[in-house]
Amino acid sequence: MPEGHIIHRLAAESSTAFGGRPVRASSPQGRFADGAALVDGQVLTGAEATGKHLFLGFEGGAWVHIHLGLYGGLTFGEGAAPEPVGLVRLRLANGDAYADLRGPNTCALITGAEKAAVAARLGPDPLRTDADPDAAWRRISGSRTTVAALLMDQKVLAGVGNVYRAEVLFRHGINPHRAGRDLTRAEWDAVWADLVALMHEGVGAGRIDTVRPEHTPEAMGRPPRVDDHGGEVYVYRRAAMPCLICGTDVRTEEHASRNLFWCPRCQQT
DNA sequence: AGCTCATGGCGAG
DNA sequence: TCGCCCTGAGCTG
Repeated sequence: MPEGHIIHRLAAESSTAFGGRPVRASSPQGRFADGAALVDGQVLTGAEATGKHLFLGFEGGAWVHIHLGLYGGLTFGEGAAPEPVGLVRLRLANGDAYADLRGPNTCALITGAEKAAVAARLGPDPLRTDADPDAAWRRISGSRTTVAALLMDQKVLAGVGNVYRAEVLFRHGINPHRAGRDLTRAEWDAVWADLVALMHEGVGAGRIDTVRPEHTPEAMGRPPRVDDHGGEVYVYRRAAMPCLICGTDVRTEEHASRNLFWCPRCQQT
């Protein structure tokens, strides 16, 4: 259940656990048996994230391209690897640590050129220092598509998912149904800067927290609450619950087959 | 045991 | 826009 912050975290964890040493690769489930066999025993030279794509590099020049999709997961453990639980597409292990990949959208062996092609069709990633926010602005300004859809489009912006979309629009008082062409340059600059900050915090915390200190239930004199997805947020999955700032019921609707959340009062325009 | 849902993305039409 | 792919958790009965 990952947005870009989790993928960047997994890249760092992969480097720490396996980088610079030979690693055993296997596919307990069997669906990646051929690919695992090709890199089995090779040195893992590095791990990289671009948007929601994870790339594991091996000494022979091959890359394992991983995309977790909606419910994939990559989990780490210490010591010798136990019997696999559930459907493990790929297991990495070196005796000191192991990692299990389950339910990915993509797990494939690719070349360096193919890796570059994947990155080339993505928009700028707020978590990468080489990101160019102007590239996103060129696709947003003048577009008749809604801001909600544009922020989720990985060709426009890489790594932002349904939670960051809902939260960043709330934090800037932007109605998700506005067209991209109605966004001002100043609004976009502020949204981008906020995504950079929020997503970096997300990498550190391993969860998405977007509520400013002055709006926490404690600060607002309201009863404490727990969001059921592991982070403190304003509107994501808070349909029909009171907005943390104005008390109006948070609204939800299906938008391009994803759940959209917003406050109709705080995000009027 | 059998739903339903999820922080994604692709290709067909 | 729709259907489909991937898996597990959290219900319901």
